Amino acid sequence: MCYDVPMQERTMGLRERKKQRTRAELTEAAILLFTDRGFDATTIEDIVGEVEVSPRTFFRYFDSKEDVVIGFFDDMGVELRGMLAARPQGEAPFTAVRRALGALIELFTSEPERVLAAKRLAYDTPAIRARLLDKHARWENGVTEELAARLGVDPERDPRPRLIASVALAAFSTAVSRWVDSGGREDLKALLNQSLDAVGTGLDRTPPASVG
Amino acid sequence: MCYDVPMQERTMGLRERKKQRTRAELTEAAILLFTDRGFDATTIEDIVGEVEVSPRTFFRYFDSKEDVVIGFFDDMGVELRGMLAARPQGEAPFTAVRRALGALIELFTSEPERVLAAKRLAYDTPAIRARLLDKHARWENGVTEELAARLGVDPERDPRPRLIASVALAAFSTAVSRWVDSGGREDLKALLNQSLDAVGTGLDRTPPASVG
DNA sequence: CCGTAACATGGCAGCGGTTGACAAAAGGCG
DNA sequence: CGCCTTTTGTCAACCGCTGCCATGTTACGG
Repeated sequence: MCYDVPMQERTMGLRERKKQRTRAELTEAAILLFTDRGFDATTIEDIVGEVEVSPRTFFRYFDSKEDVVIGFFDDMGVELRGMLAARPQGEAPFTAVRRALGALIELFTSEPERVLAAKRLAYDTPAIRARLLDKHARWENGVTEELAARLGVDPERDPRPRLIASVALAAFSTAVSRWVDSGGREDLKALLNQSLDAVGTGLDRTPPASVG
Repeated sequence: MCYDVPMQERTMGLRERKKQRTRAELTEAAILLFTDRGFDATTIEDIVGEVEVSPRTFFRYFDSKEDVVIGFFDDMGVELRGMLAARPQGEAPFTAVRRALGALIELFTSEPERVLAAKRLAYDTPAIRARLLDKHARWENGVTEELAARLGVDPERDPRPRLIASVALAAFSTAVSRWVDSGGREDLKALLNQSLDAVGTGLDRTPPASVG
């Protein structure tokens, strides 16, 4: 985690500004090196060499080498859950999740470069992929709990919350995959709607999707 | 990986037998220690100490510390894909996957202790959980490709194969989670059917599942 | 302006996982 | 028994990561 909330106060002291700068420089250098010569082939020394900072300092900013890449996705889980909690009570659960996913879409598309770089790294780096999947699983747990609360059931005994959560996120995942494959050119929101529609109406009844 | 297919020939020489024995002893010792004192608190030296083997040898049998736990799940991916390929062409895709998942069920329930131990370790060990999720993702890719072939479409352009795969596996996952939570006592096949039914017919229409 | 407290950094030493290289032992076989 | 192949042990090294302590830098009250 390395909780370093930027403290959006004005008059943010020199100290704070310096820290943010270092962190930004480290991330940039790291991602550059990673995408250039590969994650595994890049050592911590390589990274800190670019920023002229000690290796020890690197680990004061990031819990691990992977964190540089995936730290970006940290807040999204709470964001998603928050959005879900904000949906009106009467809404059908799957629909509520669908609406909540809109928030994630916005976060993804607000910094496409960042997301695309991370996903691309995930593609051929097991360590990154694993971390991302784990994050994804956490989101699912959050959504599951929220849905359980909303339905007033125990998520350990009633399968529906987890089921809805995992299916909705699977649809999300699928949409994002396709978005990444398109290099970020296609409309993520449209892709997501397409996936969710297919899932929401029963899979063997999925109409031939118009894709081409 | 560390492909060590046991070579089911009879007259398997002493050499081969010894290897299998060492491997078995290592896995047993490792899992015991892991579940006892925790994965991170267990060092490679601890493990090899029990079996009286050098640390170097450990890494000749397993690619990593995690592999001792998850190596067991290695073949399941190909198994699943094979089962799917064997389904008749006319079958609706989601239904075909459902049938194929039966094979996994059998593997899971054939050695429940092993699976339960692995899942329990995954629960509180990020490293293991990550590896398992990655394996799961690979299964999904396999199913996706197979479905795409079966539908005669390009999985990069048509979302349906991936969607069906991820949703079906999400249902599988949910069922397994519940099975693990029950300590392996509930009927995994029934749980799976329940999940798949709910998913196959559209989620907001899911009837209040009878659980209690 | 200064002194001090609070905090950020650097350096170091160390642990543990992982790998390569080479030499020693042990099984397979004539 | 000897030779060949495979497996094992030893050793050295790299790298990610952490704790500890010293040093430097910023914040702040007098």
